[in-house]
This record gives sequence, C-alpha cells and structure tokens, in this order.
Amino acid sequence: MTAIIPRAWQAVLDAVERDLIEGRLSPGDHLPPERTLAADLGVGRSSVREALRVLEVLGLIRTAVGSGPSAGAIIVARPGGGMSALMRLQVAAQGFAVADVVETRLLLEGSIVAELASGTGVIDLSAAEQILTAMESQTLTEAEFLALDTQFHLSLAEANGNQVITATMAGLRSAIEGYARAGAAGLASWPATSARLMLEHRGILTAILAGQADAARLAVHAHITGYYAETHLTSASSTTASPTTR
Amino acid sequence: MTAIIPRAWQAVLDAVERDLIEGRLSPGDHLPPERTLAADLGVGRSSVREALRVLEVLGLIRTAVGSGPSAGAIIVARPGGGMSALMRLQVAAQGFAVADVVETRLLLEGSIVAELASGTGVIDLSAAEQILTAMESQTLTEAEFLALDTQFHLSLAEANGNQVITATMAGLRSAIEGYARAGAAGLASWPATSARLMLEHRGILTAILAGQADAARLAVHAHITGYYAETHLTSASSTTASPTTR
DNA sequence: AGCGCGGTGTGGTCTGACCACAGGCTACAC
DNA sequence: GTGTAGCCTGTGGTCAGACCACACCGCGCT
Repeated sequence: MTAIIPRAWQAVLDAVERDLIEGRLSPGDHLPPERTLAADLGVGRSSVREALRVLEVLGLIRTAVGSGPSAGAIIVARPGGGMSALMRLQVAAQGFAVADVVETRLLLEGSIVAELASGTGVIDLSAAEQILTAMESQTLTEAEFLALDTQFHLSLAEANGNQVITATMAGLRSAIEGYARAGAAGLASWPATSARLMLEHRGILTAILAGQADAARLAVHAHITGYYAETHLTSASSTTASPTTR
Repeated sequence: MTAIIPRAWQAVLDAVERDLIEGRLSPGDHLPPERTLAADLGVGRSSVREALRVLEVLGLIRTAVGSGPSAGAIIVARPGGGMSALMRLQVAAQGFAVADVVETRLLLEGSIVAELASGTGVIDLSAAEQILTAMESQTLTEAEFLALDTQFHLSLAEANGNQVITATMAGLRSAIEGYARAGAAGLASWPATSARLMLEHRGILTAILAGQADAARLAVHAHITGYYAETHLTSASSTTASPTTR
C-alpha cells in the first residue's frame, strides 16, 4: 500500500497524519522545520511546503516566521477555517448547491436547538444572550448585523458542545454568506427585516430556555427559511460590478 | 479588508475563487498552465503550485500531466475527497472527538432515512438494494464487509439528493473508518455481528420503503450506536449533550 | 546592571533547471 | 495514398539553491 507514492507531497501528508495517529504529534507540538522534514523524508523542500500549505488551509497547523517558541509550524487542529474554505469554494465551483447548503443548515441547526431545549444539564447560553443584547442595543449596518447574526447562530452550536457540528455550521454559514449579504441589499426595508429577525432570535432563545424542543426547531426553521425566501435567494444575481483592484 | 495579501499563494487562491464566483471558470474548464498563472498574477510558480495543491486536496481541481485535452488542471468540484481528508485529519489531530463524529453521523443519517421514508416522490433505492444483496450473497472479509457497509450508508445519502449531506457523510465515515476497522478485529464473533448488521440493514430499508419515518430513524440510530457500543469505541449512546468543559 | 545590536534559525518566495508523461505532428517506408 | 514510427512540444512534478523578512537570543559595550 505504501510501496510507491508517486507524489512527494502526499508522502509528507501521510507522514504527518501517521505521526498524529500514533501519538508522536499532539496539539501544541511543533512540526520539524521544513528543511529538516525535507531531509528526513527524502523530498524537496517545495514538496514539504505544499503539504504544509494543505495542512494550514485544513486548519491543522499554524505557521509563523521568526524564532523562538511561537515560530514554526504548530499543530492547532482548528477545523472551522478549513471547513469554511472547503464549503465556500465548493459552492463557488458549483459542487454544492446553495439550496442544499441551506437545507443542511436547517437540519443541523434545528437539531441543535431541539437538543439544547431538551437537554437536562446546565447549558450556558450566556454568550448567545450577550450577542442578542448587542444586536438590539444599537443601530447596526447590514454587514455588522449579519456578522452578529452569524455569531448568534454559531454560539448556539457551540453551546451544544459538538465540535463537528459547530465546525460544519461555521462552514455552511460561511459558504452562503455572500448570498446573505447580496440578499440584504435588495430588501424592501432593512430596518423592518432586522427588527423581525431580532424578534425571531428572542423567540428561539425563549423556546430553548422553556424546554420546548419542537417549538425551538420550528422557530429556527421559520427563521432561516423566512430570510432566504424574503431575499429571493434562489434567483439572486450576485455579480459584483466592482473592478478587480490590481 | 482586502488591502494587502502578504501571502502569495493566497492571492492565487483568491483569484481562482473570484474567477469561479464571477463565472469565468466553471466545472470542466481548464485552469491556465501553472507558468502562465504565475506570470499573470506576478508570483512565483511555487506559490501557484501551493494554491493548486490546496484546491486539489479540497476536491476542486484535478491535475494530470502530459498534453492534450485531459492534461492540466481541470475544475471538477468533487467535495467528497476534501471533506474526508479534512475530517480524517482533524480526528487524528484531536480537533474532532470521535464521539462527536458518531453523534453527527447519527443526526445526519437519521434525518436522511426519515426524509427518504416520508418522501412523496419516487426515490431510487436500487443502489442500496444491490449493495445489500452483494453483502448477503457471499462471505466477505471484515475489510470487504466494512467497505460495502460504507457504500450502503453512502447510497442512502445519495438517494436523498443533497450533495452537502452526502459529502459530509462521506467525510464522517472516512474519519472513523480506522476505528471501525480496529473495533471489528476485537469482536467476539465477527460472523454473528456481520449477520446482525445485515439484518439491521434490511430493517432500515424496509422501514424506508414502508414510509415509516420514525421507525427508520430509530433503526439507523440503533444500528450505528449498536456497532460502536459493541466495539467499545465510544460511550455515545444517548443524545445527551456532552458537557465538554472547555 | 542595563541596553543595544548583530547572529541565528525560521518560514516565505522566487528562479532556474531537469524529468516524466501524453498527445500531436511530421517524415519516412511501403 | 496510407500507415506507422519517432520526434517535438507543452504540461505538471520535483528538486536545488538563493535571497528576504522576521523574531528571538545572547554577547558585548556602556
């Protein structure tokens, strides 16, 4: 199986993965320097860099120049960024349909709030609470509002405690962020819509705190589908007329 | 925001993403040759290669050496591979807990079969049917059985028609494949377990065809949790939110 | 004792070179 | 005229070397 690996960069990827699985590398550890890695594996430094670039985009490592304890490539295992890049690019390349992304979001987020509502243990929703308060306490631009909206939905996923679902939610959200923004620009009345969205947020949180799982699920469902229906997402033309700055 | 991009490879990534979003690149199209891309963007060929490597791992492009129409980098937008690599590595690096992966799988797969069962339109389950028949018609090794088992579960996701869910399922499955294999080796009686799994598969399919959404969801739930409980891989049996302290 | 400055090791990038490969094209043989 | 063999060209894959920017670390000066 591992007799011949025609691609040198894949050998590097495999070596790092093996080191992770077998415990030789753990979060927080430093990878060997690129030049050392190249010499150890018998490949060129370019191939090592290609593999490290993949690991970086996938959210496994963080690289920093310079010297000292914080420099070099460090295992971080932060899946959010990689998931976002993957889903955003797949949507851009039409590998993922926007409707499928929205549908998956409905599925995941509905299950999240239902589980939060029916959970027996103490669940910390103070983060979500604070975000809602911040949204309501001042007048925000559309971009600021959407950013906080993203944070609110993500905070629910984080409260659920499942890292996989949280990262996936972050990716899904990021993939359709451009569409959400484009849609907001075409709304009849942004103040009216944002006010409604805030009320719906409160409703979702209330249902969760009251332990009403089905009500919370329905509220989330209506919240998400309502916005995308209102912004005519499916037929939105998102072509930006801004010239490429270069 | 996009004032300065210190990293050259990111500029390449952004350029490709922009071309995709604005329609200058579509699935099936060729990317410019690496040397041309490098010259156009004003970066070195190494940086272009790093970006292309990322796109390849993410499942956006396919590269081939040689000449002619099939050579070069071609947009393919096949998300399965990228999702699998991401989740497998995140599990290896402890960014994803195995229990969370299993829980997410339960959530997605349960919803898939419930939706299949309650679907009104004509749904093609012949692929799943054929896989089950193949599993039952001969004695398989553990590896062969697990491979077909994966195909069965994936065929259900594909029947659902949601590309995002299908790719995510493939990634989740791939992430814990190693654990499933290791667990199979430690079973008391593999023939007994495999026979039970096959019966459960039939039960799931029957419930779907009978339109019994809740029964199908419960059958999938029991099927997955049963196997992982039996192999002592995880204690994730109930849907309680795990109170991760961090 | 305090401070400044160069050494050193790291990632980031570019350049140039060579190889393997696949297809197309030309020139030769029949 | 036809068929085929071999060269040609363009592509990705890889390597080696060089240089830069950067951040720490320690020596030496004040």
